[in-house]
Amino acid sequence: MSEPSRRQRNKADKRRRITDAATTLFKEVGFEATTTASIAEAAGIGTGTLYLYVDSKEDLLAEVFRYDARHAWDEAFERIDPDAPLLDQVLSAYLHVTWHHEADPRLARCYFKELLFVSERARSRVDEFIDGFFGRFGQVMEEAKRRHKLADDVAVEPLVRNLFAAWYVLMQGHHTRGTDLETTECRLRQSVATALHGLTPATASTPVGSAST
Amino acid sequence: MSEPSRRQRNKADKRRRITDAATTLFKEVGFEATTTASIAEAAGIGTGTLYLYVDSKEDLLAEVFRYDARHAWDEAFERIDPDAPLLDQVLSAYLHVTWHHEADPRLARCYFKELLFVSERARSRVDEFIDGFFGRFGQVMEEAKRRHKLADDVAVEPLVRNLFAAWYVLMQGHHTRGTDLETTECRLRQSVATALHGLTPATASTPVGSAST
Amino acid sequence: MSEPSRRQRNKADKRRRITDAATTLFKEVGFEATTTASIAEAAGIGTGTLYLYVDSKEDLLAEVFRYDARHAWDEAFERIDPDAPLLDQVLSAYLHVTWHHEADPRLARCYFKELLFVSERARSRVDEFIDGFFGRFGQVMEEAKRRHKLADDVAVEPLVRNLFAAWYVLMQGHHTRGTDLETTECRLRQSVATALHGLTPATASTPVGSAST
Amino acid sequence: MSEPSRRQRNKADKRRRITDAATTLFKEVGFEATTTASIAEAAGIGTGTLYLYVDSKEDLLAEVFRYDARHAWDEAFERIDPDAPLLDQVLSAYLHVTWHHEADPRLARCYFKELLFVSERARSRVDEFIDGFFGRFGQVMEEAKRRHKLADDVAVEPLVRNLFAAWYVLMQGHHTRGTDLETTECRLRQSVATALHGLTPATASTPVGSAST
DNA sequence: TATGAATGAGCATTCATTCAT
DNA sequence: AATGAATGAATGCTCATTCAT
Repeated sequence: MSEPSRRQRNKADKRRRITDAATTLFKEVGFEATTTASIAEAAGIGTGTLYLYVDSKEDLLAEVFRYDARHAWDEAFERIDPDAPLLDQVLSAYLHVTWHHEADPRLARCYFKELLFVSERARSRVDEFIDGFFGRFGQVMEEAKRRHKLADDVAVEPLVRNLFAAWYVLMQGHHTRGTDLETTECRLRQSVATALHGLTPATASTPVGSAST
Repeated sequence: MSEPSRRQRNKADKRRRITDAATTLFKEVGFEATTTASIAEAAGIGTGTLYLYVDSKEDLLAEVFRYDARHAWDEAFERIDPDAPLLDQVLSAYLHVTWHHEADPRLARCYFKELLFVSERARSRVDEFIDGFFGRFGQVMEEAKRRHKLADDVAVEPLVRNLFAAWYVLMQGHHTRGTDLETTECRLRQSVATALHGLTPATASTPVGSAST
Repeated sequence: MSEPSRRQRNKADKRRRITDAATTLFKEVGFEATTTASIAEAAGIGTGTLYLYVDSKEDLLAEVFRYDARHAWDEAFERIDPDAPLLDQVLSAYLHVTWHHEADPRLARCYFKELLFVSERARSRVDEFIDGFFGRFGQVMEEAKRRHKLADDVAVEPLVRNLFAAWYVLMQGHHTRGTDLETTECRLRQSVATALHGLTPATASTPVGSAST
Repeated sequence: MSEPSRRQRNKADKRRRITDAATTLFKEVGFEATTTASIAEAAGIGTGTLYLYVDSKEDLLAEVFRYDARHAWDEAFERIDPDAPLLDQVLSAYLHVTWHHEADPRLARCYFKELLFVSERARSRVDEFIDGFFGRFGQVMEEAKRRHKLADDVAVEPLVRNLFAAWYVLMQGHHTRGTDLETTECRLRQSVATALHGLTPATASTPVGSAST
């Protein structure tokens, strides 16, 4: 009797199938153009059933973002060379994620446009994710202190926030205002270098401002 | 011939009346709830006439923002103590504008929500404004170098961008995610201090967290 | 150049065409099943244009009702034999309208189901209509007094209201609960006879209770 | 074996708990805003279980109405002074129920809005109730005849229906169109007086408009 | 310049009800 | 008896913008 088992599998997978369907559709036709009905259909469930698993369409975007971003950032942190200068470590991570989003600019644009304004519940999940991300970056910083690549008296948390803010605003400009990738990357390097300038005893393996605007 | 002159005055005022009407309505009922028809009515013109003066409703928001922000930033720069440490100068300016937006959080939220996605033309005006603002802040930095309050080898442009990004992301959190003002201010002080840490020769003349208006 | 003239004619007729379209569609597919879009299409206008002329779909029903009912009641009053006993006059009118609604029970059901709960504005129009109707019936009563077919000391207004209430509740039962027409008519005769019993000096041309339940 | 007994008690109470929960919720948040799920939860049962006891949400309203109305009418009939003039008797009863519904106008509005359109089964219960009510009023009339307060040749049934219709339409106007209570009561007195005018041998023992509770 | 009538796309979401367990 | 996960139908209305006058 494969029927019941299939149903159970269906149920077990439902969340996943919804997220998968949403991811695909958001990528293919964009967030706004995707109807909740089409997501439900693609996930093989009823339109109402969708709302047993998510609060709203925006919720779903947050969910999709979390999977997507978690993946990208996991990779980014894995690829950090533990012995490299802090500047390179930071740049490498941010550039990795920058390039990751480059693969689907439309989706990235949605993140920047919609994610700030989703429902409480969805937002808290995103915030949670960002907190985790801040924590991981904080560890990199602490490790850098241990390696004497970062001055001991530097406040890690604000530094992490500043780096993120610099990257975030650049990404926003890139994905919503069309700043080209080259300029964006260049500014990112400058920003990171400047943010770390004077905080890293053995200065910058990469010369500050070597790329021009 | 008083008729024509009155007409001309009307015409001359029209732009202003439109912007005023929009500002009032945006403040009172919010951006989304304000209809272009109501703006036109409040400005004493026909619904179609509005579009002889503005490109779109979002344009109008950009216009309103420019007036509003220009005013706030002018004040902010005027109030900068030319002899104060750089940290205090920067903080004083950002805090001033932060508090300015506090007077109308709903409108501020609109800025953060809509302004990134307005039409090309409107965006360029906003960008223009921000560029001007960056320039002014750059001057403050250069002056600080002259005063030996900022290391000579610091890249001014990225520094200005970093500071702005830090403030911007905090504002975004405050106005879209409801981070409370106290936390926001606290983080702003930390961010600015960290961003300037190691760049100001005679370090931290003012202890972090005690900057005054 | 027939184009402009056609447009003008279109504009002049617009209200009428909307009401006509709505009437037809309400009759054919029922009130609920009729979409505003289909009404607009049938009227040859855009969906939004509809709302330049009516407040809501329910409004439209009220409008349709007014045309419909006015017609029916005009006929009913015209057909009243000025020399007949009051009982016969009243019965004749109510029966006429009863039969009129019989031609489109579905629409009649809508009236009874929706009309009580439409928007303020629409309701006031219906109320206005009913007031006019009460007034006309009042005249019939006053005339009856003059003809000595109704006792002088009878309060006309309450009598009119009572007769209407009796008819209305019977109609409601007929159209919403499926009471059959025969029973409904029979009860109407009894009700009217009873309501007038004792008020009409030269008693009832039609014997009270001659029809059985 | 206290378990089974408790269960039985639970079961015995279930209907009651459902009706109670529904009554409370209908009163608190209104009929439409009340979800069947919330009723089930308030009654301490599963969402599906509800449908083991009722046919539909509207059914439930009919049930609630029956409890509510039965109570009100029982009181109304109890309070009828057996020796009072018929006019006073009738008025006293209708006024009592009018005031009863005044305690919860929202619920009353639901009755008038929804009750006519409930399912066959529920409707028949309501009809049954109304029939019983008609019967009781019929007895009052017959008794009045015996007391010589009502002419012998009056058809009781139509009279009862007329009085009910007059009251019902007034209630409908009060609860759905917002006719104020004062006007409503005034018209009720006039309507009843007029309906009984000429049917009560010793006419108008109580002047119209001065009937007491 | 000014008008304002006309346009029309566009879809999330609820919730009463069912039925497999 | 009891459950509660699943269903899916079903549409009015707004309002920024245009363009014929």
